[in-house]
Amino acid sequence: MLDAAVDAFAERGFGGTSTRDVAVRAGRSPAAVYVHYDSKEALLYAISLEGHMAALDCLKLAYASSEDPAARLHAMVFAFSDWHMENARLARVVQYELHALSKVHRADIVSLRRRFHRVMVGAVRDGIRAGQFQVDDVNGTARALLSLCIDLVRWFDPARGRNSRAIAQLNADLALRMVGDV
Amino acid sequence: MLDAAVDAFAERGFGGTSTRDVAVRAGRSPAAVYVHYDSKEALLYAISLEGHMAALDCLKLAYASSEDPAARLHAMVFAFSDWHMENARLARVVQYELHALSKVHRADIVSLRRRFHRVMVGAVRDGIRAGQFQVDDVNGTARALLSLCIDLVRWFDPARGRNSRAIAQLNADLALRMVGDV
DNA sequence: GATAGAACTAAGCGCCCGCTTAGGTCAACG
DNA sequence: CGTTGACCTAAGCGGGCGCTTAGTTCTATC
Repeated sequence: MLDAAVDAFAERGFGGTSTRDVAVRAGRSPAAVYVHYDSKEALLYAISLEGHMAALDCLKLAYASSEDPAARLHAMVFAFSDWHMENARLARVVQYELHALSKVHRADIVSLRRRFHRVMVGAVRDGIRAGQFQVDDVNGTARALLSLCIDLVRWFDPARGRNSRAIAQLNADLALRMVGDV
Repeated sequence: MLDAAVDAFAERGFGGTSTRDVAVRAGRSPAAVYVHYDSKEALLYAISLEGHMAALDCLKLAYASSEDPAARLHAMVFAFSDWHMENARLARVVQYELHALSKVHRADIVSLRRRFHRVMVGAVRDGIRAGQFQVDDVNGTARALLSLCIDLVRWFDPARGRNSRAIAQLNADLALRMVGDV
């Protein structure tokens, strides 16, 4: 059911998807959606929450993968880029359908999203402290690094068979340049 | 009418907007939409076409603003970033609602979008030829430079009063680092 | 003042929307 | 074997959807 909804929301957007679409994709009757979720919006929230947790785990894992600031940042941008391509449909829902959540649910998710930023800011500061990075605007640079990864969901299509490893590698290399790695 | 539709589509997405929403925002009756446009999708196409032309003009103008490759790239990323913030609602429709267009209309727009990429690739090649930039993957780097600007529409909110000049300036500075400007 | 044409609306058609209700099916358990 | 409870569906309610039609209002031109 969740999988079916992810596919539908990613393809047509939340507003453009009917609960009947989701049910058909899941091979169930229209009413089956409401056995598991109180509303269409609750279904989106469940997807968004799961997706954000998975993406955050991915980023934190990469942060912990190395002690060297440059290797660490490289790993983070590589992993986060890769995640957005390997989970393209889920990632698209996560990144594009925030506005469709209720106020309460959106506030929950937004507070989760601040953690992405904080982790990335931490990685940049590590490099500055070690004298390896040269960055004036830490917050802005962290935002730009995340942008580089997140924007992949706008155009990357797994079906087109592009080399996702090469793209993630390029993004990671560019990231090191962006922080003035020496 | 176009303005009203831009606002509505940017706020709720194409699928989540009804033609009645648009009409109310324009201060007209629901039928008035169909006096000017054949269908809801035709309305989106008109917006998308106008938006893409404006954005492309902005990028080309910046390209022509200087002969020096570094100054040129800096101007392009600054202008393109600035455009996405100054025209945040239009830009959001331009970047996020491609999938809602009919096949024929989408093909039109996609061919327009390839020009963005070509202009950016040209700017990067200029710098390589002049010995100022050090870039391995020209296409990938051009894509990343555009990503940096385009992803602004995902989170930038004019109402929040952030300093759009400073953000555009940062993006432009980061762009020069990304191409290994020496 | 008469006329043409563009801009607009009131009303509504047929369809699909989110969601509810009442009831059916079936494995697990005493 | 009877009961429970989780899972599911057929049917449908009230309402909003994209879009059409028939007719009105306004403005420019002679």
